[in-house]
Amino acid sequence: MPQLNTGGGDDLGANDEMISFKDEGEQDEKIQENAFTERDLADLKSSLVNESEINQNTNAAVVRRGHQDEQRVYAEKHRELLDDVPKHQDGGMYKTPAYSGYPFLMLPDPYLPNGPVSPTANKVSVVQQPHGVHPLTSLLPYSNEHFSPSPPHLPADMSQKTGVHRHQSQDLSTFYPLTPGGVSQITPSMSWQSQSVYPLHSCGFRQSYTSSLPSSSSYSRFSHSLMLGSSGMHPTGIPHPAIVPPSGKQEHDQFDRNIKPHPEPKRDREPKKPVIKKPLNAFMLYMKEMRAKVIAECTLKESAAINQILGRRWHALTREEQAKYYELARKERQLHMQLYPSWSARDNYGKKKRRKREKQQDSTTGGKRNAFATFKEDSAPAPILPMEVL
DNA sequence: TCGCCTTTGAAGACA
DNA sequence: TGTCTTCAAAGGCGA
Repeated sequence: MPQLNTGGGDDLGANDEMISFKDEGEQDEKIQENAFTERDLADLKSSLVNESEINQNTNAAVVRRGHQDEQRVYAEKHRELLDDVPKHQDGGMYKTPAYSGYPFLMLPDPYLPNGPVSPTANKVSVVQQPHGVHPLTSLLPYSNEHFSPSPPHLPADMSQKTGVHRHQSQDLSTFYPLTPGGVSQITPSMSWQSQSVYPLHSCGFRQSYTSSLPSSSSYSRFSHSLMLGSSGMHPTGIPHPAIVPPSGKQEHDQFDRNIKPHPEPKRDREPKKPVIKKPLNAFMLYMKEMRAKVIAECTLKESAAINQILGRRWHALTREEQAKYYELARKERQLHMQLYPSWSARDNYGKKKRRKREKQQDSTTGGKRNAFATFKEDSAPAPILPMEVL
């Protein structure tokens, strides 16, 4: 598991993100990626025998056309902001043109050596974006149309909020002293494999993307009700996507409802105590971003199968690509901690029905279901491990 | 209507 | 300290 060792003892940046990998050169990674590509092509050829190529291409084309206009509008509106977006140089799926239609509203990064380090700077990161965009989603190539407009109304001083502070959030600038050198240590495990319960074909590996295909799946975390409704309002008055109705499944936002209108659920009428969800980790952020692409490419809808594909792609990412999501996840946690200082992951324990223990034991040989166990089982090279920072 | 599936990572619980 | 468990997203599917 990627861990970050800040040496400072704080939790947020204490044990995540920083990864130690095999000392693989970029050249090796490129070769590996080329191998994936070649295998993709081979798999794709074979898979096309069984799958409806026409449907796949047609569906993808239809979806792309459906979002072209929207993306073009945002491209014009926020083109100047793109300069601040971290650009990937591998020429893969993260080429900037692929997300040219998305707004990037870079926030001051308190972690960067030259970034703002004052508490004020930290507060900036939680300010609601003009279009109701989650402050952190602005760092991701999420489509702005995912989110409903919402006036910025965050308190100027987050530290004044009530609640028990889990950590010294006032000095978050000291968290995650991630450096470019540290990021460079992050590398994917190229030999990651897993047996797929779901049939996986070429979609299981990375491919080049020429367009971003936002879908409703990307919006749910920022549901309309959360952005505008009182049920999704933090006691401080801060709307945050982590606050969701306790009904379980998150509701689609306004944008999504415009696509697939449906009547208001009955449960909306009954005000219930909102549930603060866990902040998304790096892989979850990656899934939210890439799910639509996988769905469009593979014409899959089952999340279980999609997640398998995304898991394989995740391991195929370069260290820089993964580092981007680790960074975003770190900021997600930081923001979450600032917004809900008294929240604990324990609060949501028991929200979901616990799986039967015997079932988990059957699914995993060692009983531990995580990346580290997977790596060990597969005799893979060094897994993602804590990386010393500075 | 609810839980399962499936993935990785973070965090809490426990021995 | 190490191991294990739970939850986070997502949508189809079965009970």
